Amino acid sequence: MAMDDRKQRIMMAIVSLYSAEGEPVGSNLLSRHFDMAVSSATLRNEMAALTRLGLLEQPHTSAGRVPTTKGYRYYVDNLLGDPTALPKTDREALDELFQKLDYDPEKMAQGAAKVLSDLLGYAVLTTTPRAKDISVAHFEVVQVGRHTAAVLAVTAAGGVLTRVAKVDFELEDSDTAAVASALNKHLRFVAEPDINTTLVRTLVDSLGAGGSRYWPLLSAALTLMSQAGTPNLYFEGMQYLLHWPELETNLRTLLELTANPERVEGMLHPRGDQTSIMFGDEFPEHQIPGLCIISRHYLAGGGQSGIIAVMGPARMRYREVIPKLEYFSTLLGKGMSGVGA
Amino acid sequence: MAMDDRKQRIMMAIVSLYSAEGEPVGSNLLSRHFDMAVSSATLRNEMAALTRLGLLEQPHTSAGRVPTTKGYRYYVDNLLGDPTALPKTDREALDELFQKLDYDPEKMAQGAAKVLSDLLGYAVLTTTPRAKDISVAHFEVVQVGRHTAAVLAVTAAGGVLTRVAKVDFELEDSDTAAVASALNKHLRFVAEPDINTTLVRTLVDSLGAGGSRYWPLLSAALTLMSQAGTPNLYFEGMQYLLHWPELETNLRTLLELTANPERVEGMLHPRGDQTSIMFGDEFPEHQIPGLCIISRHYLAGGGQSGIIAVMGPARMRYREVIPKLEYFSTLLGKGMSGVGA
DNA sequence: ATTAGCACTCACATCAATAGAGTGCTAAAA
DNA sequence: TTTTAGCACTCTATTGATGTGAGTGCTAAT
Repeated sequence: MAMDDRKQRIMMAIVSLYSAEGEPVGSNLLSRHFDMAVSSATLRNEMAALTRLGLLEQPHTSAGRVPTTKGYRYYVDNLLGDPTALPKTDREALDELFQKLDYDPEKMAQGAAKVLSDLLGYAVLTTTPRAKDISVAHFEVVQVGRHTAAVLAVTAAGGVLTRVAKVDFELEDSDTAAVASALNKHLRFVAEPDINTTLVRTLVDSLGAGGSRYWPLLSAALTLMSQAGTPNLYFEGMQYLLHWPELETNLRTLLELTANPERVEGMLHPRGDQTSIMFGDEFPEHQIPGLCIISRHYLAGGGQSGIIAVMGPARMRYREVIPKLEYFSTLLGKGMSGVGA
Repeated sequence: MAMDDRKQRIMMAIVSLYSAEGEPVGSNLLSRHFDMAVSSATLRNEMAALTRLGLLEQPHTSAGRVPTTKGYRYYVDNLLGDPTALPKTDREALDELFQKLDYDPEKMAQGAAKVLSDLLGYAVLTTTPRAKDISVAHFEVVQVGRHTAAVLAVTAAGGVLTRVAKVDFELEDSDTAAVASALNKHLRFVAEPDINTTLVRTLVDSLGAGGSRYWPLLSAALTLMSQAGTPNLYFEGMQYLLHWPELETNLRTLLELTANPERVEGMLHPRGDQTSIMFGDEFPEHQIPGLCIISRHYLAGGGQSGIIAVMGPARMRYREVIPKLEYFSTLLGKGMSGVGA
């Protein structure tokens, strides 16, 4: 039994109606609200066939049909078609929202998540662009207090990470200068996995006899390097997930995910330049039925890339969300490349 | 009708039982679970009196009693007594948790919120210490890309704020040095309200004829100054608020509060060195019945102070939360003073 | 291949009856 | 005067019976 043209049209109609109403779609509603040129009895037969195919299911015997995850999967893979180009007015609106964001990659990523989530009415997740191999392009050491100094790392993407450390003696300008120069000499453009005890020893030794006094500052620099290789994750607009009753049951799981953003990141695997659509029960762990995550990479120049993702119910406004997400991801990419250029 | 000793004991027992069980307390349960040396009939009379006083209420006629907000208010103001000193083991546990936090004030504040919320099982909110009058102690300008530079502001509390800005020409070392020195000359220790057009003009002019070329960097510095005067707010452990059914109704409001943290800050007015306890329907706006917010200032040296607050149900484990909150706030204060010292 | 018709299933709302928890009041006891 | 036993009363929550309606699958006619 194949998916002939009519079955496809019916499938689309059911997804669309269920998205709009949020209630199981029966054969009558379907034939009324949607001119199928066939009777409700025929629709019933077709719907029974789609149920046998595993694309639809019934909450209970006397209820209408609801798309299964497999049904949504079929819908987004085969029926959704290519995303339409965004109309000029929408592009301009997004451009304007984007203009207001900060230049700094961290703040830009967070601001983008907030802005996009408010625009779409779904939760949005972003990560800052990182590359595992090249991380810190430049170090700087700035005295903050008598015994404390901030170590700054400028990432290849143009972001600035800071960490404050405290030493046991009174700092002078020559100290910070020495540390900064040592850091830039030995750790600039060093990939994180290449850090080993030999390198660290060389670093400490290069500061002369009293080199170990500076250890807190050096250690801060090493921490920053690992931070520079680990993307930060921002999650905004969670309150929008409350709108949908089908997510309410798993709200707790969702909130706990927010608290451990690393886990969320592990669940997202968009490939290359593609927009990936995943459903909540397609994940090996943390199955959250009814959830849909649309994610993609944005390219931030210098081979670095970050993730931007929309989280909402499976019955999402795909036709609106996907083009906007894609356009926004190009904006983000451009914005961040511009900073590092 | 005054609050004699027995009424007070009954009030305490009811708050305690209701906290533990989460269900209205009846006269039988009360006399059984709590040796009152009086019969349930006497308790009924007393409970009726407490109801007339507005300290208790009944969800419905045939239910037990539940403390009203006024009742909780009376409890925390008159019956809770001074917080007991924290046992040594608890202090050490908190010390250890605190040790692991970052030195940077922003990260310390956020980490403290997370750690404390996981410890207590309630949501925790922190702000970074700020003072309106003195804000930025030192500026630094670091080149990030060919056309971009990061402006750093070291706050009086020892925090580091950064902002990246882009100019129209290729930057050289002399540029960043000139801008940094101008910023430090004119904006160091300037209070935010004292910034006016005259000051800004002086700043631009001090950079010579082409001073306006640097405007994006100067503007970034001004933005940082306002940022340095505005505390950042961190809100962690929201998932814990789901445990309590009485908050579930207002979950939406709560989540929206998180999205606009400024509002939350407006709701907190702890005075001086006191621990303030406020209930959800004591706020003029955003009434959230059943909510309790325990907040206090922590003093971070240099006259700067931040807020740390615990949010949970009105039936909170006050005797545990308050000492831990207070101890943690002294830790935070010390930790942040140490940085700036 | 399609469709009208129909018996069937099942969730949901309504209603009545019941049990149980807790109260307030009265009158007796301390 | 204060406390307490006793009791009628109120109201919620639960249970079970009943009816309604939406939606289905199947059969037979088109």
